[in-house]
Formats: sequence, structure tokens, C-alpha cells
Amino acid sequence: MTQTQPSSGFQQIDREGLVQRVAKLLSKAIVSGKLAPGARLSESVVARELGVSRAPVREAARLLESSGLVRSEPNRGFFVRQVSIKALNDLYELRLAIETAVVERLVQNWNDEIEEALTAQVAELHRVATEEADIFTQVEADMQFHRLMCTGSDNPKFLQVFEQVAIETEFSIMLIGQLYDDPTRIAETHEPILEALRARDATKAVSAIRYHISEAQRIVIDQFRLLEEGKTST
Amino acid sequence: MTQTQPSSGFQQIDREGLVQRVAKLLSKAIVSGKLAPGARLSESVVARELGVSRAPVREAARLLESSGLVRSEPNRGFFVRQVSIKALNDLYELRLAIETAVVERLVQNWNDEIEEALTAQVAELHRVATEEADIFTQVEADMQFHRLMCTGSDNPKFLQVFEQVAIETEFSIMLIGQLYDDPTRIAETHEPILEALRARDATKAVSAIRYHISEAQRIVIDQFRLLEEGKTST
DNA sequence: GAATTGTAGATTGTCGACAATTTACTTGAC
DNA sequence: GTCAAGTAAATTGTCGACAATCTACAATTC
Repeated sequence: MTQTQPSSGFQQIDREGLVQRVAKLLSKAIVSGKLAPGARLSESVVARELGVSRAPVREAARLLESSGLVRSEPNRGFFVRQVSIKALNDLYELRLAIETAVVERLVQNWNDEIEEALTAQVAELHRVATEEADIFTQVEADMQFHRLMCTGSDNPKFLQVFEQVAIETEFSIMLIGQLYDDPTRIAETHEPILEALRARDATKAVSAIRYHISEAQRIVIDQFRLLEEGKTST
Repeated sequence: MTQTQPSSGFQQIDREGLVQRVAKLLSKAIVSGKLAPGARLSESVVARELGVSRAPVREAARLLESSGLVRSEPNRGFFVRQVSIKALNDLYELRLAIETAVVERLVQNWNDEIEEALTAQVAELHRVATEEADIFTQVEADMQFHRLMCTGSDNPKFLQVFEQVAIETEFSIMLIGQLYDDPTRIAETHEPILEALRARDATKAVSAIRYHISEAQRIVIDQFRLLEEGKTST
């Protein structure tokens, strides 16, 4: 057993398959730019580098394929998918569709538990903005807010789709995080959503999330365009 | 550009990995009820039965996991996920969110090519309703209409999500197909959507798709409830 | 010299085998 | 009789090896 019974405050250890760990490492390498877009993702090389067999690498790659980070060609292997401006646009269009539906459901399902969780997360967003310098932590906190909303929608399928695009989303939020001079700005942009939800005002909540995501979309794409120009001019 | 060289009208052959074929077989077995919901999906048994190694079965199972048909527990293997009334409800809520966004985009992107494809597909729906007795063929045609809409939205991510839930959707449409006495009814329910799109009337198109999906949702769930009651009383 | 064909090297696709883990059963104590 | 611990069978997780396929380059022809 994995420590179910009486339980003396032990933490769940590892208990995460090799596949998941490899997948996490790979996605981090891709998002951070260590693996160039379009680059071939050789199974043998990755396997050798990580000191594991090719089987878990293959499965991890297929996992990443379903989340859109890599694409596979039969008998040719896996390639790092390149994020284009269009891809980012498409990503935000999907998020808009999903999260609009999520907040609509949230207004219906609203309860103290959800309110507490989201309120705490906004507080956490403020905390990491002031106390933590690390951008990655801040991005994680941002993601967590949206993840909590999906969880609270009581529709696992919404959460599933969110997790599917989570890595790319994280990547895009990273771009925003680097843009804002003042990190507290990130925290503030989430407050109108929470307020509208608290008031259980569906119309207001929908327009709040639409505004939130559209703004993020604009910023991410502007920032990405800058990044691209810098790259081509080198 | 699926036709590059001089080309002498040959058709693309198979070119589909063993993994994909196994996945298709498994999903068909699940939705057809051959594999009971909640049942363990033993790698070795499936592998032996299909005459292949366990590796492709594993990968196929992981593929099905991302499409929600099976769930995996570490060190315990894969299990057939059971479709509950709530799961069907959730599925249709997701479809509603996605396809609403899709028709909104379709109105913007509308062009002759899309119009032709969708018109032809409605005609095909009528054809299979009258000429083909096979329910499966009819369901395939229904799916194809929605798939074409997603493709036409020019956002690959919408199509991706659609394909993710495609198998479950197919399963649910199968229930509808069995309900309608008159198969042409299926074809007819798609016409208002196409008409609204032709008129490039976003508001009308959205309400048409909402009506279409909501009706399907109602029917599927009623039908499923009937099926469940029949099962428990046995 | 350009285009096609042939060949060698590398890479993926699939397999069977072994180690780690879980499950079902038996045994023993209370 | 019930519960716990121990043990054996079955199953998954991982591995290294071989076959099928692709890629790049050399050889050949026009």
C-alpha cells in the first residue's frame, strides 16, 4: 500500500511513473527552448541521455503528442512542434471557449469551498508576486488559479482539455510574466473574475474572463512577435 | 499538397501504424459493449488475442486514455471507463462549448470550399439514411459533418479536442441513431445549422448549433437512462 | 551536369525476456 | 470465525535486441 491506513503525516513519495517524469523533463526542455522548434526528437539520444530505455521515452513522447508539444510522423519519429503566432492565437481561442463555459458552470455550482480555494489562490498570487522573485513560481500560481476554476466547474472534461493545453499555456504565461514590470499586475488581473463569481453574476463573470484572456492573448502575441524579430535579426 | 509528383492516380495505402489499428479495434470493442465498463484491460490478453506484442497495445491504451475511453492506474494497468449519465452530460457540455466557438469562426472564414464540403455532407447524410441500413455508417456520416465544421474553423486545436472526444461522441450518436425511427431525421437536424452558416448569420448559427447539441444531449441521456434501467432489472 | 538508381548507416517499430509490483490464496494466531 | 501475515501466481514496468524503414550519399546513366 501507498500509506492509506492510520496514516502518520507521510508524504506521497515519487509514485509517479518513469514515463511521467520523462514527459515532464522533455516538456520543460522544449518550453525553455533547450530543444529547438522543429528539431527531431531522437528516442535513442534522449534515452541514453536520461539513462533509461527507449520504451518509456516513446510513451512519454506520445503523451506530449496529445498535448500538442510534439508531432509524430510514422517511421520518422517525433519532432518538436514550433509555436507560431497562429498557434498561440488558436490556443487562446480554445481557452476562451473552454473557460467561458467553465465560469458559466462555476456561477451555478458556487459554494464556500470553491470560493475559499479561489480566494486563497489570488492571495497566493499576490504573495509570490512580492515575496518570490522566481518567474516560474509565479506562472505556476497563475496556472493554478485557472486549474482551480476548471476543477470547480465539476466537469472533468473541461479540466482534461485544460491539462491538455496546460504546457503551452504555461509557456505563454511565461512570456507575459516577463513582460510585466510589476508582477502584482498578474495577480490584479484575476480579481475582477473572482468578484464577478462571488456575486454569482454570470454575465459579468463571462465578460471578465473574456477580457482577462483576450488581454493575455494580446500581450503574449506582441511579446512573441518581439521575440521572433530578435531571433531573425541575429 | 497531397499530390506532388507527376502522379498516376494511385491512392495512399494503409500507412497506418500498428498502434493506430490496435487503438481502433479496442475502441470499437469498448463502445460496442464487448468490453464491460470497469473491466480490466489486460495487456497480455489483448496482445495474445491480436497476435501482437505488448508494446503496441500499451501505446494504444495510452492513446485511448487521452481520449477518455480508458483510465490507467500505476502498476495496475488499464481499465475500461464506464460511461455514466453525468459523463455524457459533461461530454455534451464540452461539445457545446467547442462547437459554439467553431461556428462563430466558421461564419468569419466562410468560403466556397467549406460550403461545398458541408452541403455535400448533408446530402450524404440523406443518402445513407435512405440507402444504407447500417447504423454505423449513418453515425460515421453524422460525425463527419461535425468534423468538417471543426476542420473549416481553421483552428487545429478545435479539431484536436473534437477528435479527443470523438469516440465517446460516436458512441452517444449511436444511441440517437437507434432511437429515431426515421433515420432521415438525423439528416434534417443538420440543415438549420448549414442554412445559418450559408447566410453568415453568427447569432442564428450559434443558436442553431446550441439547439442541435442540446436536443442530442436530451435524447442521448433519455436513451441511456432507459438502457441502464433495462440492465439493472435483468 | 542533372536526374535516377543503388547502397550503407542510422532510426524507428516490434518483439520476447526479466525485474518490480500487485493480487489472490493459504496459513497461522487470537 | 475473523483478522493478520506470509507466499505464490499473475500482471505491469523496463530493458536490450532484431527487423523494417528511412536518410544521405555515392555510383551510374543520359
